[in-house]
Amino acid sequence: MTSTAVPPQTLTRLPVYARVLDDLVRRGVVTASSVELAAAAGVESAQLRRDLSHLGSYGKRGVGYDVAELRAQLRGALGVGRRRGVVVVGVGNLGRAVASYAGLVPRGFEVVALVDVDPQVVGTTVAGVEVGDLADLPRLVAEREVSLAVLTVPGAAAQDALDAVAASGVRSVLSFAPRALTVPDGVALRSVDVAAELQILSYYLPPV
Amino acid sequence: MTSTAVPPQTLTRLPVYARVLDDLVRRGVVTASSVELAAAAGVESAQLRRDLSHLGSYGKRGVGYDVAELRAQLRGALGVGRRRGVVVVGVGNLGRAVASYAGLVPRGFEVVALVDVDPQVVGTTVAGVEVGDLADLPRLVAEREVSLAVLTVPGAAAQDALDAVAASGVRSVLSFAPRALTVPDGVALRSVDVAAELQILSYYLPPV
DNA sequence: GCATGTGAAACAGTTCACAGCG
DNA sequence: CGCTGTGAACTGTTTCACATGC
Repeated sequence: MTSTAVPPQTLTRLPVYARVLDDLVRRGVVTASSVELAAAAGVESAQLRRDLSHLGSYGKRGVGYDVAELRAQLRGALGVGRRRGVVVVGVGNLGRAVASYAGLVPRGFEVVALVDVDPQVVGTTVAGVEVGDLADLPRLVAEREVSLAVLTVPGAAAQDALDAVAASGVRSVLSFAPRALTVPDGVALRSVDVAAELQILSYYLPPV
Repeated sequence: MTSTAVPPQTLTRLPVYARVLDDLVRRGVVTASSVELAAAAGVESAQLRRDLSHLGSYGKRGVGYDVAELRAQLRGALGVGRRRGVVVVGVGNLGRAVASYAGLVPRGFEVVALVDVDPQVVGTTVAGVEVGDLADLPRLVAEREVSLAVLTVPGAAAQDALDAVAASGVRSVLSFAPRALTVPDGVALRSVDVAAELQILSYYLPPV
């Protein structure tokens, strides 16, 4: 299949494959079969082949995949290589941790703006970036070419924060707030809820 | 249906429903229909009814669900109410943020132990808890009745950390490390990868 | 009368297994 | 000959639509 839309569940696995290929490149591996790639990624080989087929990707029959070429295709699909400006909204403990997270830079993400509403926090510098006021978001987004937002605000502030980033032109948002959010038109939202993850794990723990 | 195993995808929505019911209780609402609950949770009403049916949950036909009763059932399934001790493995920025995260306590999670390998960090106090050495994990887990672990270690250390927490008796683990991990027998693992989430969002951004 | 709970239908995702190509 | 790419079978999930019972 050629590159029509990638199914959602496949999409969540592409970054995993990309990471595996980064490793292989680092180790000088030139070619890898679907069985080898799948083992490193923790999935079935048939699933990996099916996933890659959605990208219109080409391996060589009898040989496997060219590591460098496949890596390039995945990076292309995920927009790695293009610089992606990120704004962190909400500079509490979690916001600081995200702003300081070293794992973003190698994947092309750069935290170029931080905003908060607390006057005690606005004006301070975190991870080399001065914290701006939430009201300045539209200007910061435009000036610094922000394309993604990370919401690390309290739950009660999350909907307003989402509306604000959407209004300022950001179309991709990752929220850490424990809230169901109404998503403005044209915005892609993903949510991570740490307490919810722990509750899901709790389900498997012995009761009482 | 009565309480057989809850399907995985249903399970991920139960904490959302639990949150919605918390809100309704706070606002003094006594009864709610599947349409109302589903709207607040951001899902379809049929899906919510199907999900709840897996719990063997009982609403009243023609009326809806008793908010307090349904909340109690969900809390029971997710183990809320039972105190859950959590150990945070890796006391960097993210580990500190998790340890200080106020959203855990209302859901019954208590960070009772922190461990790291860095001698500069071991012995310091974070969020009111003294940081222990990774080598002390088995003792800390036993003494403080830890049932869940959160891994906030660098990717390269994640597999060792997972093996260590599993060996110390923890059976439920939430990892923030950007790595595919081999899961020891009997352990439930969930993973959150912030950079991967941003990459998934990047897929939807305009290219080049 | 009205909203639940659930068969049945529709849809989506995964795995099997092999034809076909390098 | 070995491995990809993919039809076909299968498994799981969501949605429909309505009989049932409060």
